[in-house]
Amino acid sequence: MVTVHEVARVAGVSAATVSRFLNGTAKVSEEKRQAIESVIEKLNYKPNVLAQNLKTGSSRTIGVLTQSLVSGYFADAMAGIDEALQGTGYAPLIVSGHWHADEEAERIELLIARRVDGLVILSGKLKDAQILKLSQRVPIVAFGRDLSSPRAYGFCLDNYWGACEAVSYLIEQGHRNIAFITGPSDHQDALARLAGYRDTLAKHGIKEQQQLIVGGDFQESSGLLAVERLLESGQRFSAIFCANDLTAYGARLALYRRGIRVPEDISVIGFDDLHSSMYTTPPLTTVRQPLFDVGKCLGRAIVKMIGHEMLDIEVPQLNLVVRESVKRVD
Amino acid sequence: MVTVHEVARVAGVSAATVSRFLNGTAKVSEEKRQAIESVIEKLNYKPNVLAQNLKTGSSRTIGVLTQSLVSGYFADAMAGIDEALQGTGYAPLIVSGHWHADEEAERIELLIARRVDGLVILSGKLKDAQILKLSQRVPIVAFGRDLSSPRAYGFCLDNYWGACEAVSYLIEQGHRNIAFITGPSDHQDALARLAGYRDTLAKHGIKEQQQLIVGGDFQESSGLLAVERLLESGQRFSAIFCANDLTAYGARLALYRRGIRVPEDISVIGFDDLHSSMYTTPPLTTVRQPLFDVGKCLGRAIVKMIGHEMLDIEVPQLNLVVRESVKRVD
DNA sequence: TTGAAAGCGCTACCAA
DNA sequence: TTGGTAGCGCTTTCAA
Repeated sequence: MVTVHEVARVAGVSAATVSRFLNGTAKVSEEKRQAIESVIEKLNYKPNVLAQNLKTGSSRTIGVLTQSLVSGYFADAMAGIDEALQGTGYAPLIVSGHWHADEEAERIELLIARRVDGLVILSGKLKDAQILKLSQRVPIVAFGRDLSSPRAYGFCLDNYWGACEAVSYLIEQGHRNIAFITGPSDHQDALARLAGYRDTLAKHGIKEQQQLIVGGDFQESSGLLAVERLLESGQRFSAIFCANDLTAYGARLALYRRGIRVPEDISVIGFDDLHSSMYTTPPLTTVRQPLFDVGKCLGRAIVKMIGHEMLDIEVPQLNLVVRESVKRVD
Repeated sequence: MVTVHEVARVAGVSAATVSRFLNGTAKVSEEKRQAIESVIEKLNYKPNVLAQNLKTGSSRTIGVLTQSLVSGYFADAMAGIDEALQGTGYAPLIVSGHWHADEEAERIELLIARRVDGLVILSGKLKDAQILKLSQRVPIVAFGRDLSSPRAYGFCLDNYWGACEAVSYLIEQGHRNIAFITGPSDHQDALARLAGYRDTLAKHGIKEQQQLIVGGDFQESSGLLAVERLLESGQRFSAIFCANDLTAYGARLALYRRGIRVPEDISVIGFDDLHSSMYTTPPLTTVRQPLFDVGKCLGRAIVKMIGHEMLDIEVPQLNLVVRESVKRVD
């Protein structure tokens, strides 16, 4: 492996000058610049990032803590982060916490041991206090929590609002008996969606029916189970609001198995707008979470925070995307 | 940040001894061991990985080149790699080439500049020759190509065989007019699946109908379009073999739009077995690609290759998973 | 078993 | 504008 010194020697300059040329730290005379350039070319010299790291104390790496490597939801956000980091000289180091506080903490230690310059945290179970504490060691940008200290910034999407939109839409379409399949009860977003469901019902003077709210865990299987229970309970309902799209997929399958048509017999609405929701049968009406934009936002923010620049975040907004899984009833 | 020297000073030993203790490089007396341990504990000392890297010339990082950060297909493989790397001291550095040879080459340079100890390449458009060349600089394990030099190992799944299975199954179920929606024509796997389709038809004495083979690109939209063309062509067919699951989703939606039932009117079979294929309506019969296992295999292989150990790879096998999108006809 | 010392390849300071 | 030099924090000889 060729080093600065070798380049310097061949080009007849000092290593310091080569370094200066490389980093644009100071002016280098035209003559030497050319000499250096051609030697770098000839020797195919590539600076050793590891040595740069050691010297500068920075790894030019951003740690990204996700909760799942296989979830389309998080994948979108990661793609956004990746895009935002492109061309900044920072590379993302991705680890997964699997929705488990201990594992998250452990992975973050691993990230810090690798001297990441910043951390992006995607949801998870860590307490805000823990994150604040961590932020003393490394600047943090988080999604799914409200934080705004100088070294820890975080934002949420307005899940409550999104749920209100979904339920209002159902009501506008004439639905009165609306079932809700919840997400995990220890999940902030899931709770907000439930609250939105309840409040919107109340706002429209619709009495909430306890039996129409059934537990789920954001996975397809729970949607399937929930609908089966709903159906067996004998409750009447014309629409189901699913806490997320995955749940809606499961719900839809349960309905299909019983020969119940969507949306003719029962309407279904989801939350998230995963890619595949455009191609379900029927295409799913759902509340879109602009995760890719969220990722871009996070990526940009962490770079700015590292550079001690002002964070001018524009938090992306949710919006209802109407497709074909909801029917108007009277 | 506390350093070895500080630990050494407080513990009353030399830095070298601390290092030896940390790495188990040599015997350290019980007495000093305890002293060092307690000081490390007290000072909360964490070795600076960057410095270790510089010294040892290794970054304890594995570069992973994927083609898409949002594809469920690649995500599974990445999760497998992640699992295999767990506890080995190696962390994956993931970059995406977006199915573009130039971008792949560029990202790989970035990975090498960061001194990754090994490279895992997931498909892509790079030529085998390029990969072989690259492998002089860094050991490589690749998926989707057959390579077996000491520093570059690669394997494929038997897509041809998988396609034969799918088509044989359709034929067993009584189908004779089987349409095929292809993948991109410059994609190795897509070609193998097409060949499997053709050969299996031939093997059963079924004449291939040119009009039943329609172009696609592995995306949902192409499946949708393809079915529309198929339908408009007026050709008779009772089953569609889609080059991958995404295509099948699109095809299924096109059928749905026309009020054509699956599988009662037309059977559909896919390839890949993405997670969501279990929850489509009806659940999709498809050829399973065990991508998670592939990822585990790759992760283990690259670590072994770096350690100059024997690679004892057991290449995972495809298999047909029968669900509900194919009906028996007579 | 231990310590001293010499770097790994780079950047940044200081002096010229 | 340039070169010499001193480290960054660690590991690894070499001697003791």
